[in-house]
Amino acid sequence: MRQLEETALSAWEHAFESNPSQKEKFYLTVAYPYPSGAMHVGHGRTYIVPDVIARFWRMRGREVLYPMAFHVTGAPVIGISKRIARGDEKAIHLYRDLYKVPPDVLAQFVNPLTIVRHFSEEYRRVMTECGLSIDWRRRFTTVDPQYSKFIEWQWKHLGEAGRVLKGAHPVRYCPQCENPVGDHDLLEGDKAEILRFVLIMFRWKDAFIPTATLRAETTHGVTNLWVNPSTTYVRALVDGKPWIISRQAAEKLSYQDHEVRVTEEIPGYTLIDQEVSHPLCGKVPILPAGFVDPDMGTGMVMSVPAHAPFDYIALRDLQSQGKYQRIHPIPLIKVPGYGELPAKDAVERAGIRDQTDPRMDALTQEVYGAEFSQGKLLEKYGGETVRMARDTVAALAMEKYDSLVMYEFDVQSVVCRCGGQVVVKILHDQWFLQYSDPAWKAQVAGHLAGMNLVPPEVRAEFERTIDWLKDWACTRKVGLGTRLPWDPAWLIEPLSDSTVYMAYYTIAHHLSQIPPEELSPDVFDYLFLGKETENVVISDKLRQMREEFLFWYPYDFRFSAKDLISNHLTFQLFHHVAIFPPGCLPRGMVVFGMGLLNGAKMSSSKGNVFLLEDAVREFGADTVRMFLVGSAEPWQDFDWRNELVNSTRKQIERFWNTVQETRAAGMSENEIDLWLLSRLQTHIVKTTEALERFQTRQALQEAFFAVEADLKWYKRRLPTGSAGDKALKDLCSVWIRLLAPIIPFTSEHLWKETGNAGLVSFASWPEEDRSRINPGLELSEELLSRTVEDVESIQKIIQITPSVITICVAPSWKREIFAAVAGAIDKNAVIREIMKDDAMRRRGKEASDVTRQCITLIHKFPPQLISQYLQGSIDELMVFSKARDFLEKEFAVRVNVTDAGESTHARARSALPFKPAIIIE
RNA sequence: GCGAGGGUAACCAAGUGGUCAACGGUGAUCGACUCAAGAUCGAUUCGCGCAGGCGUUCGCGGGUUCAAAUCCCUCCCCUCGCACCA
Repeated sequence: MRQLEETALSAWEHAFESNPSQKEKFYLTVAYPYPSGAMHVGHGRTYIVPDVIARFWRMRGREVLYPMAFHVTGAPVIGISKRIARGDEKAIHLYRDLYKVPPDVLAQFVNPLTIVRHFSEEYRRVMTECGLSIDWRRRFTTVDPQYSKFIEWQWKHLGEAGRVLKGAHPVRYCPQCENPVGDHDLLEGDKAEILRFVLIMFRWKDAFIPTATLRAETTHGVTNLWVNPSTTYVRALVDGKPWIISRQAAEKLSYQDHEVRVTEEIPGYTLIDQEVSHPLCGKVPILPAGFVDPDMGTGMVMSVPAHAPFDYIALRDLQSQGKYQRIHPIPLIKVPGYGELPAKDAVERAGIRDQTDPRMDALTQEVYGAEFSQGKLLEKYGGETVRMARDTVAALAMEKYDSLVMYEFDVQSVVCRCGGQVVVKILHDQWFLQYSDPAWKAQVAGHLAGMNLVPPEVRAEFERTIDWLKDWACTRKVGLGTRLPWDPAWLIEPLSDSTVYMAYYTIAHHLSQIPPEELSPDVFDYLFLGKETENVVISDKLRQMREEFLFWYPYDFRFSAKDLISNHLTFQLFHHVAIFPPGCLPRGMVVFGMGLLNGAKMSSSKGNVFLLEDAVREFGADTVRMFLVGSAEPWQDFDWRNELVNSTRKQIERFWNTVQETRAAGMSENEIDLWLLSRLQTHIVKTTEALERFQTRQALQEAFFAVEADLKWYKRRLPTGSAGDKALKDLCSVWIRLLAPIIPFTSEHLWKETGNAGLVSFASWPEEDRSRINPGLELSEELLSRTVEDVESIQKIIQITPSVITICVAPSWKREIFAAVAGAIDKNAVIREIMKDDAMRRRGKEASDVTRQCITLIHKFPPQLISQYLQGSIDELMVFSKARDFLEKEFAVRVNVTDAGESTHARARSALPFKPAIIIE
């Protein structure tokens, strides 16, 4: 097998380098990999499915371009190399034991570039081993200087078009690493969201006591503040003004654009019973509460007992001890289903005893949810819906009452991989791609409407993503990448530098030969947009590149896994419409499902992976390919299980053996040969249609299993001792080609072995030969096989050793009824119609019984079969008579064939069209 | 929570009103071949049945229809995404 693979690989070495030609083009691309680790079988499918499609269209005579490159920009490898450098057990285990990186290479991984170089080489090697028909001349990495020039050109356009804006932005930030942190950098709190709180500024003496709230509109109903008496608060000068807040809050605020200077400590208990004031609620006292967390918000809480269950119950607890009797909840929101004091209702309905009840969180959600979705402020507070009042009051407070915004996580603890506590930091001078721009969105949506999406169900998700996208922070301080042309302190973020590179592929092999300093934006303007300026001398070389770009672009299909819909796949549409003219916009996308390994999600970090290279070594490239494209359609999730893969290998072996056996086939052509070839035409059509629709699994069902099933029947029908005839040889030529896109190694070998010149990879795709389709013959065989099945099932039940089997075909009058029933629209009225006929009426009950039986029968048959039966006027008696030898061989008993009308046996009466009576005795 | 997709026999999976007890594949069981194992071939694989049939199934429950896995409603469960990250 290795031998066979190597022979094919050397024959293919430069075969798939494609250049513009007279042929129609087909350009497909896949999201390029980020080579930070070894390829597993999930990656394998991502690249093998497009390869099957590429090979298919190549055989259909298209000039196919399937390029590949490597995405090495971004931060992950930097973290990886740091972890390896510091001797992190987990990282070293992953790379040394799972990815099998040799020790000397691993030692060099302290340099991040070495990691991506190592794995991109490995990717290329393994991809080649899998038989991917990639044009490797076009390969590049995203840190190549020429590519950086391309990115600079792209961003120059985005910048000039006003798509890139500067702004401030809250991010998760690790003070220890001095860096923003993404989900994968977190030890704890990986789903933490940043919430935008409004600080309500209460006055206390000369200072502010700010409370953080998501519900600014409830300020009207504040009856008191809560302070934790056992916490030590601080007095701090925040932007020059004195605030009383928790120590943690002071620290947090310092990351959020505030200058904070702590001046003294204030024990919480000293604040109790102090009086504070706010214009919206007047003077209120400070009360003690143990539930106040100094690490949440400012460490100070405003209390709205009418609408917040926590506040209500905390107040009730205090009052039950006889304290603060003068405080009463102040209602301000009206909600259907609740009384004046929703918090009170909810607490009492749930029978809550005190504030330690575990149901309090759910209760809070319930009340907040109801108020947000259905609540309205009382008339004296403006009468607005809560949904709107929230923003109105917040705006008012910020404008007039000194309120500010404070960002905070929605979970308690967020911890960086380095162990540091993560905070919210406001980043300044951050650049944003303005995906929120409605005009830009509309442009993308408009283009999407005309795109070919596979499977069609993903359209809704794309539409929603376009709608939902907000501005995207597109620059970074850390990582590999290209610098922003007009602000070189920033690097272009790695998703943003991978949006129009499909255009780069079309001329990548030329670009790599040009010194990067010559690749000015003006040059790219000419190459990609056809814009000529005096700054560029249009050489023949440039002219040729321009033509090559125009030949290939736009791409026909982009392939990627479905988790990229909400970013990459949609981003690249935004960038295309922003930069390229209508004639160069993407035509289609194919979205993949995810991969499972033995039923569990594949994940490198959890060690649940099967390396692609190991799979190829163990099972052979063709087996891996056939399994990956055949076990599910591309957009469905697939599950890699060794036992199933093993049986795939056996299937390929069976194919191989069958082709070998045909060498013994004769040259004559019998009816069953004609049948086999007739059937084959349908399989050709169905395989072709399936591949046109990217249904690799369906294609395999037709091209492999359906053909195999025919062969089974064919061999059964051959006379004893026959090894088959000419049809087998014709079939093999077609069969090898139908399977070539899926199992190219085996096919390449067999193609040569069966005496064909040239590579099967470039052989012409089989086309259906209508003249070979013989519906009458197919119908006869169908009748025969159905009857054989019936005989077998009867034999199984009755368990006697028969001495003779008689097949009685239905008499002509029953066929008339059958035809009448089949032609009738109203199957219930047909019985009356039939009985109008004198000859039928004379048959009496038998005729009406037969009619009823025909109705049932017709419902059971495929409609196609019925229409063919009606047109073909098949001679059943003849079919069975001709097949008598076969039937006698099958059942090893004498077989009689007769017209049921001529039999006196009681069972003969049950004969129906296409369902002869069978008498076994 | 929100958005998108999905739940079919031991497993994977086809099937969107009568072709459906439900294609195909896998696994399992039996049989043939073999000294044996493997491979290969044949049969069976919801229940019942000594005549090709009948009964009950397609996440749960309800409804529409002569007829529902397929259409409608309630609920339950799974997968993906929810952003600065590949």
